[in-house]
Amino acid sequence: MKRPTIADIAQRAGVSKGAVSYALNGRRGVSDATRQRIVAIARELGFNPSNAARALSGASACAVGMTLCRPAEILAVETFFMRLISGFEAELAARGFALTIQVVSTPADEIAVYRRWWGERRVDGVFVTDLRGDDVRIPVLRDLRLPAVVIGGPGDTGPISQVWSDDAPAITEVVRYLSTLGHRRIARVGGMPELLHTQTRTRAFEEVCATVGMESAVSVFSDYTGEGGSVTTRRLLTGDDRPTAIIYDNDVMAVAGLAVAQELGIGVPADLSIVAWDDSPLSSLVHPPLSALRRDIAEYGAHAARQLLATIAGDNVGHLRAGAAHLIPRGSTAPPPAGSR
Amino acid sequence: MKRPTIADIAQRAGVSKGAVSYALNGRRGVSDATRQRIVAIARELGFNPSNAARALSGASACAVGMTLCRPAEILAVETFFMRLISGFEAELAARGFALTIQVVSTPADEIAVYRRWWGERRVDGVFVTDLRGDDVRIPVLRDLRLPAVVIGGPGDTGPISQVWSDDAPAITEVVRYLSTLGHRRIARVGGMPELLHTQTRTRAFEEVCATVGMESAVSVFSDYTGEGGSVTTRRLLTGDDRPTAIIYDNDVMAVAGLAVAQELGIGVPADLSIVAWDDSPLSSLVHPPLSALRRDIAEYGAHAARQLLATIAGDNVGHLRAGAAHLIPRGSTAPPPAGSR
DNA sequence: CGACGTTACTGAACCGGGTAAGTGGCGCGA
DNA sequence: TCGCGCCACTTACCCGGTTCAGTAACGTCG
Repeated sequence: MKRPTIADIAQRAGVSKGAVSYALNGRRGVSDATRQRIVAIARELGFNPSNAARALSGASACAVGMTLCRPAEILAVETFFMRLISGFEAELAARGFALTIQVVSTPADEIAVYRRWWGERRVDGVFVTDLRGDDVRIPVLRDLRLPAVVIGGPGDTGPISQVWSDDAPAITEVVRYLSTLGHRRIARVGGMPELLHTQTRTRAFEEVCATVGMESAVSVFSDYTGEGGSVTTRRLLTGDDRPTAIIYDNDVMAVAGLAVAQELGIGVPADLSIVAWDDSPLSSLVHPPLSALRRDIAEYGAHAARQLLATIAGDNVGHLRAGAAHLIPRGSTAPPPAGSR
Repeated sequence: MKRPTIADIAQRAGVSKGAVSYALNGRRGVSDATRQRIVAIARELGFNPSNAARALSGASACAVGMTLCRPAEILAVETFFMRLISGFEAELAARGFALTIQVVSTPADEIAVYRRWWGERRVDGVFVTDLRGDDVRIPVLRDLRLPAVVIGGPGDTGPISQVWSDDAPAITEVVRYLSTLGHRRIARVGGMPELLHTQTRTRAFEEVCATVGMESAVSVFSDYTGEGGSVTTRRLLTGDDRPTAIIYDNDVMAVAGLAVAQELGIGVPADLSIVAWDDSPLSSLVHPPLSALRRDIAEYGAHAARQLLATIAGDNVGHLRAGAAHLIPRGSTAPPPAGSR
């Protein structure tokens, strides 16, 4: 089956290539009768304009890219990215944009991918995740003038648009909730400390814990993996001055923490309360179901896609603050055991 | 920053465009000295050939596609696809191929996406998952002559290559294992019954259960979601003639099943044994850790990527049978309670 | 010494769209 | 009736690579 080209249509319709191009792109310069005839022939032949040819003459590749900078085993369980991608899709598909993804292992590789994509004109723009302090990717994207949207923040991204949700109110809500239940010694298992949103959460956690007068409030850092969550939790639960509640920065570590508690014979929620950041089906699947911070990640992705498409179109879009996460209390949180109050 | 083109290099080197093309593609027709000069200039300018221009004159778009035909909430927890993608990447990246993905909701949409991609020359080939009996996508791909590799099988895909692992030995291994432990009444919670691999598993399950003389062995079907797994498990555990072991077709349903058992006060593994198909970090995260069927999905993806690249290169590749899954026994399987033997 | 082959290039066509500039023909107003 | 403007096209060139058909220079061998 030969791919129909604009020339095939022109020949069939008895007009020139240019007329076909005008007709199919809804531009003036062809009569309605001719336009309809051309459109009908195009449909009959199942014509789709070659993306390559279009990208070559026009500007747009009609594609955007995202790199995934996580080891494979974390991508396997981290549901965040898949949900983000689901969120992108509706927006992108509606405008005929494709999503190109590439797994990389370091920020340096990520930069190399951006450079290559830009050189190859493979994408019109990129989504950037996992913003770090003083992020080396930002100046590169700016120099390349590659449209980009940073998912996460707030941080210094210069002219590059950010889509972010403020994590501070969410963690404040959780700590106040635990405090009201009577907890006085709580801990938090965070993600990689170099990530900006980890730092935001840590700062907010410390502030609110001081405000409500927690006896002890420690943040320890792990790597978002189940294994990391297990090790860290085991250390917290077997150490002196065991906390009565733990907040985890993702659902995988929270589930791992729950399993460790059960293994150690520590009852959840009787002896230990657990809160997971980023509610996912996983959180409500385990027993007891985990109290979790929910935000609409797909919606977050949809926002980001709209921002990126607008940036590509040349609009000067600002930052966008998406809805904050809020607590969904389930069976993993309760007042601390009597002796601990 | 202007993208350097082959003409820029030609001008700098004082040669023609053609010479640059020959030099950079390692073809005869330029002296070694000239070639080295051209390559040096290209590197200095940070040259990447425009993918669009290349796709337009040559044939290859240097991209392959995959559609994801699952609702967003399942994609969020189904780790299979992310691990498959991780497996693709090493192979694709090494050859400079990009992966384009699109979320669709029906097989009809999926076909439309294939047609569009083909028409737009956006991809050189596609990965096809979730093979069904008498699959409508197969004839379309054949008519379009769009290179494809089916991930899964075995089924009738005509000339289209399949990468598959035989599920029959795996389920046989599990049933024999449970039988040896003393189980006589087992159940299986399958995935969507229209999927070919679900049918394969069902047939093999029935056969081996008959062979080892199970008293009762029922397959019920669900939808891979946690919710589906919960509902189905609750029905199995509260009905007459409760099974002493359940095999789940994915990890999400297995974890959901475990939570239902715990909620009902049915001890795992004391009163109920659970086996999950597709081991994932999730399986070992919960308590007790789940006995699971492991296969190397990333490796599976790598195989598929190699097959697809070979198909695109014009090689006539046959089907490829990847390694079968095998059982990793963990804490969720044990002999049935005494009264049930 | 001249025919021939090889090497190292050049020039131009080509892929398939987009688009600026040009061209008839027609209607309309002065 | 002439001139102007507009409509509905056509022509031609552009994008940035690839590739094929030349071609000049050089070596080789009978």
